[in-house]
Amino acid sequence: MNLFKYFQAEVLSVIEEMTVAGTLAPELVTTKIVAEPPREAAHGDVSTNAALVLAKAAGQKPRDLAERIAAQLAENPTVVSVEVAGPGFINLRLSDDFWYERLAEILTEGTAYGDQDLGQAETVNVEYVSANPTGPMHVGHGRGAVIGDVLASLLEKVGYRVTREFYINDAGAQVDKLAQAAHFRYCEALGIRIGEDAFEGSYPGHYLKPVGKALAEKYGREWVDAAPETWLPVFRDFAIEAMMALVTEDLKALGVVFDRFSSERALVGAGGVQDVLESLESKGLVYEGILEPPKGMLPEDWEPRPQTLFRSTEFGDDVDRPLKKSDDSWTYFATDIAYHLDKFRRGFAQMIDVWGADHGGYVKRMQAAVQAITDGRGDLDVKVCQLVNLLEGGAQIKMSKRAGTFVTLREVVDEVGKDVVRFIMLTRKNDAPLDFDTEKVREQTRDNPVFYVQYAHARAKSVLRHAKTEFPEMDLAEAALAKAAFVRLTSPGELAMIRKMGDWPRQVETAAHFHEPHRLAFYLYDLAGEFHGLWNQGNEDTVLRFLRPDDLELSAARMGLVSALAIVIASGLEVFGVAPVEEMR
RNA sequence: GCGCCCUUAGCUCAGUGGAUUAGAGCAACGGCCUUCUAAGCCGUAGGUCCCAGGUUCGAAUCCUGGAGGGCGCGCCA
Repeated sequence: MNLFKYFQAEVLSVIEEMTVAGTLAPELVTTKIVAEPPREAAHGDVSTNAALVLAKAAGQKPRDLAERIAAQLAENPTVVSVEVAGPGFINLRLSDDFWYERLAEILTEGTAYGDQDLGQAETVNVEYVSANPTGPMHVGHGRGAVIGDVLASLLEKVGYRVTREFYINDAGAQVDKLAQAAHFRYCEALGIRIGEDAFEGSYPGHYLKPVGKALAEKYGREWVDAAPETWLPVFRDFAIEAMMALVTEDLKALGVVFDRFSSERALVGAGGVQDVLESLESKGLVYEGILEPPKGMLPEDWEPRPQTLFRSTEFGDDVDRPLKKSDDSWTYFATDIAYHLDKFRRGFAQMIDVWGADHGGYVKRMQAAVQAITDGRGDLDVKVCQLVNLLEGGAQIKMSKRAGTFVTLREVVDEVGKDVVRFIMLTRKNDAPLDFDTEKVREQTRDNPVFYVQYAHARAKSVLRHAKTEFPEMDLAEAALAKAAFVRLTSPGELAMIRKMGDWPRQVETAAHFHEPHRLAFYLYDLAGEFHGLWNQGNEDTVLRFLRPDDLELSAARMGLVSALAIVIASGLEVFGVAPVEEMR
């Protein structure tokens, strides 16, 4: 249960009762009333701002109103004390029994603890990575991949039906350049000398060499002297397929898999863009016009020219946006509108796109387009990911494609492991730059959050293994531990950790609501710290050790606590797609 | 020039649909190993929440203006 949501409901029902009884003005706005953990633990377990929110409209002094609400809340059997503090906060303290029940709840539910039904089986489409299929993934792609994948898992945890989708940008000029580069490598494989200069403005990476070789084996010299327009489609399709195989393999190594791949080329071929243009035209949102050049940075070859424009300014964008290039082909924007309409028609009113930082300026127009094509029924949230700075021992790794010092995602994953990459990618807000130090993530110190959280889980498992030898008669099954004598858990540290674990469902809800999985990384780090602290209290005072050879009942209760800790961490890591470890090596 | 994002302790960062005394780690300083793993733990010190106004009973959080940094700005995706 999300206990804060429960108490919010309790507060609202008290207010409802007071309204019915005529002791509170009717029709007050209660939407801003919250129940949350107070910043200071000394203030209690649950705090509500109800009196502060209502006071003015109710025509009462905040503290007076707080006293009246507090008196009602005190009736709740789980509430042991209520006090009005500060300007009119109501602070509740809950009974130890309530917290012991949370422990039993965790042990009973296992890693499903924290699951909720906010989504009520509504569908959500999460689109991420969506790169040009022109080469290997870099570390920045990895960040978007992890954020998208984990966001999808998080939404599933709170009851949404999620589709993980990859949009293949296989139309346009970039894949033609890819085909050109593949043709060079093909000629090269046939013994024709190609200078590296030939790849200028194209794809010089060596990863196309096997593609050229495969093409040479398949076609022999058939396409060497043929006109480009004859071999281009053949080489393009072949290279795209090879690159997508590369990309999906890189992503699989990172533990990222998709439910669906959508091809831009297929969408255009099926007339999807023409459809969406007609749809926008019928709404009067398309016109031929001339855009002003951007002020302060006139492109060199700027010349005013009439274009087919979408009235995105009607939906909050800054200028109207072109749908066609001068050669009459679609802009990327036009096909992307068609793609989002396709998603909407497939049943996704809620869409989330994960983009790189360089697409930040594109958000408004896409949201405008989604409003237009769905008549306001669709919703698009865009998570823009800032850059990843790859470091080694504090020094920036200089990367250059030309110099061949480019570090790929796959290299990093192979070097430090997918679990480490996944976790690190979640240790910053998506819109803040992220430092990824390949040396630091292998350190086994508190400085390294991956280690620190994993170590807490391993430590818990270690204690449970010791319990098995220390108390052969103890039933360590979670169902059995759920019935342990938790009343024996009385130290402040133990109770603090139970409270922290009790906050997990709320953390999950908040992270899901704001589409911010990084919040869970910080929570897990905090919880791990709480546990490491508790562990060490046993070093200073043997009475506080988890295992007390002379006290089976107390030891069993503490095994329940330790087991619950392992469950909550595992529950979080499960969302992250990171395997919890049994021991550190 | 315009748009979006960012600015919180010496450093790296949490926290912002307003609310009780602004948090964590690192670094600094002082403690803790015959032990369930000291790969760690405890404590001390450290802040004009970029600046200036405004809204409010109350602002790191909302609004306006400004400063500094990042990304982007018709026919790349």
